[in-house]
Amino acid sequence: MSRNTKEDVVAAAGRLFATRGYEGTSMRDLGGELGLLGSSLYSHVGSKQDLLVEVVGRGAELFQRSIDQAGEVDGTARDRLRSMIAGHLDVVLDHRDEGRTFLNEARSLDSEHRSEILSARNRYESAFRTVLEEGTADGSIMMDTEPAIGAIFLLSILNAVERWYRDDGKLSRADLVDEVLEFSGVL
Amino acid sequence: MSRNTKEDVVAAAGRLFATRGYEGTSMRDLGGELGLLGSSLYSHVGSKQDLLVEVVGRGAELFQRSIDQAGEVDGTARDRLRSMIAGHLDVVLDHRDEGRTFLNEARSLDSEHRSEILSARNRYESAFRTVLEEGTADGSIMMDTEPAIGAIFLLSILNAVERWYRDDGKLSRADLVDEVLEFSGVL
DNA sequence: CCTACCGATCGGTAGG
DNA sequence: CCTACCGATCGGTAGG
Repeated sequence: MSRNTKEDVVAAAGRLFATRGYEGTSMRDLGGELGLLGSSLYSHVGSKQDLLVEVVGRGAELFQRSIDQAGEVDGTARDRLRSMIAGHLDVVLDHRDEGRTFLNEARSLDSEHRSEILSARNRYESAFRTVLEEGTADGSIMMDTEPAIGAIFLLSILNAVERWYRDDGKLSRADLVDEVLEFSGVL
Repeated sequence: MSRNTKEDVVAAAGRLFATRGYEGTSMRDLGGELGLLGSSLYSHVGSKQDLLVEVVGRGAELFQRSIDQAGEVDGTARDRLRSMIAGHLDVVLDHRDEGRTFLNEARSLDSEHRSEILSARNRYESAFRTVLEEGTADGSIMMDTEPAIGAIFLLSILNAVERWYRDDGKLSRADLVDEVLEFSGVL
């Protein structure tokens, strides 16, 4: 049993924030998770709010990186959309704690960070909207729904995946991507 | 300024639970919302948890009633699906507080009520799955996604509607129902 | 519905 | 990372 690092603290915070919520997690809970007292956490972090900022920020960064990578995919808009969907699923399934905290606990952020996160979410959504527009233009995507609504519907599906999908089930992630594309009329 | 009724208390609780979360709402907050002290609430309600049970229970009842009504619609499975979607949107948009609390705050329920609510949600989802199966059988619904996944995708979209849809926008509710049906390949 | 509380718990600090 | 705290706030009760 060596000492905990700040990494350990942030990871445990993500776990608790994701499962019990920010308000439902006390610093003593978090300390208990790491085998130390609540007050000992303050040698790693300035405040509980700082921890939330850190966890949500990591979520934001993961989504951002995912979409940046998808943007570099060459091919049709449909290829990029597929890559965006696969990337989103990977973030949400491989980084459940940060993803869930990013998606669900933003309301507990101070107003400054909260509006940053809302902007990040808007930019992310607009990237989906844009790729749907491009797909309509280059003929690679035939969606009967307009891009603004289609982007919202897609993200609604993708954000909820974490709640029901299990990697050890019958459906592989690659198949899940296809199911999403097929459902939304792209495939 | 007459006295508050229990109705007022439950309604205000729904408002606060939906916006700040159960853990983020104190009995003093709730009292303040009604112009009285936190301790005064205990003449209307036994505990804070009772209030959550009440609000979530109302959400459950609204969804249940909606799906029961849709089940009585005669016509094809597609007609019933349309009615289920429209009903869901009405619940989620006309009773935002109860709907959001039902969907988001179940984790704060004691385990007994929580498992009741999870069962109710499963039954609700299976009603969607069933209508998709019937629609495939009677030929009124052509969905390329299998019913189990289609039901999840549909509900993911419908549950998220409350987060972005405004009644005073360009899109009417009836059009929204069509958009959902079209997106999912039913129309 | 208020007054006047209760013990428990909260986020956080000082000092080591 | 612990000891030993701090003031504030929590859900809730007794009695009117």
